[in-house]
Amino acid sequence: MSSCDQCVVRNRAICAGLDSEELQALNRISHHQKMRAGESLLWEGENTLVVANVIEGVVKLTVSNADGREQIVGLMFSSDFIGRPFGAESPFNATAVTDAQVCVFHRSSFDRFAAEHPNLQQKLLFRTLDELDRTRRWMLLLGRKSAEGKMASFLLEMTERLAPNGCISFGPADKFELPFGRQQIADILGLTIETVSRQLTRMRDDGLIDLPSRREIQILNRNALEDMAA
Amino acid sequence: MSSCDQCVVRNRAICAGLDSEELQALNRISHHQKMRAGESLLWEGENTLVVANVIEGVVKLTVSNADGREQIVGLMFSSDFIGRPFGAESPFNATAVTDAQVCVFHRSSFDRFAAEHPNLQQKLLFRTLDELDRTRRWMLLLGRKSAEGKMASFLLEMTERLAPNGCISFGPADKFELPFGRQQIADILGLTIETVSRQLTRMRDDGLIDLPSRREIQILNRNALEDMAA
DNA sequence: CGCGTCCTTGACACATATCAAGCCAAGTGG
DNA sequence: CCACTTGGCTTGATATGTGTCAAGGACGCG
Repeated sequence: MSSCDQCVVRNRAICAGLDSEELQALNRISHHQKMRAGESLLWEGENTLVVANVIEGVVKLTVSNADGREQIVGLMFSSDFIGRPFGAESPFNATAVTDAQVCVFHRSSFDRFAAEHPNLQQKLLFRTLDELDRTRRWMLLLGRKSAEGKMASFLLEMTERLAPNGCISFGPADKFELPFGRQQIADILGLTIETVSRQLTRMRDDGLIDLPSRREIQILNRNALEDMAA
Repeated sequence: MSSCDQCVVRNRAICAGLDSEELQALNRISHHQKMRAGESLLWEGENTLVVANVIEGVVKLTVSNADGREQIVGLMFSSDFIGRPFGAESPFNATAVTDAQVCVFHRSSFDRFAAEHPNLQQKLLFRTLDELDRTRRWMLLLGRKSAEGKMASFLLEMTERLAPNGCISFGPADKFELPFGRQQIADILGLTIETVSRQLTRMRDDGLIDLPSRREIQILNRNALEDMAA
């Protein structure tokens, strides 16, 4: 049984700033859960039974077309909040991209708890507003950028979100390991796997990046990438 | 000087459900304002000085690329809430698409008021969650649908959001007047104006819709459109 | 070593952008 | 009342970026 006191995301997740009494109450309705890469926590259109904090690993939120094509609509990292409180039907799938660990709450209990704790509700509001901002910036990318611009934007965003050990404070890292395969990058950018592959190799040939292995990226010319991202 | 009591969106906007004391306090920090089509209320990257409720008309939220291409990231109708509370920098432009009337709050006053009224904050949270859902569904459209699918989805969404007199309860209307020109439809769907025009004329030639005038749309075969929207 | 999975590369097709003209409706001024 | 202008829309010809289909290569794992 895990206690919130020892939780590694204690000071960054929505739990931050709650007093110890509130924290105990939250602790009672939560439990930690491991997820293997590929496992899902929520399904599009199904009843949302749980909400959760990501403790470790990466979780993707996706929606699908009738013909099975998938679009990733959100990426959740350590300390991010997953799920749709105050609404029965989940608008997306939530699936682990890497092995992951999450802190799960029954939704109805969580909703009740949140309704009674304005403090927590405010944190939830701030997070939702931030997520909405990020999502809208992504719309510009999907609607108006070329494949090249999409790739460049993606790489730059990853340098920020994947700083070593999930710690933001070190600033962007020029070398990092992607938690995604090529197909998932394609699903994030609204491209095909082939286009993603071609863009990456072209960037390598042009000396903008290096690809030490399938999953590793090294930024060699950040300025040029920023120009491409436009 | 307008009073909240007589406001037409009184029961649908975030003000709904506030007690009369709260309403009076809100009334003191708000004022109604007319906007001509094309006028802006917020500018991307600038300080957010105000937030607002839309009373009448349509307001678009946009972000722009370095090269000036524009993407519409949100459409706000009667009773919708505009602006970014709790954050200094506006992530988008807010511009009237039609002549419009809005109920404006100074942001700092509004933030303070909201922080002290969990009731209002909860309404804000619900709205933000709904808007995030809508935005994510739009990402699927931008990333994974063809021009044809985008147009069909757009028309269907408009039949819902533009029911006569802004009243949702009558259900979708098969005939409606668009508040947008062709270029703005293109900016919503991530297409060019020519592609929008061609898709519309093709739908007309195929008997799916009628175009009595530039701004009017009549749905003739809703099922076929739903299939195209996939 | 062999198998499977993921990735890369190539040839080609096709949807959509781009460039360019012309059309239509509404407004303006003679 | 009729030319003339104007702005938004449509239509056509062509270019191009990205998707599609197909094959081959690299890496990891039993």
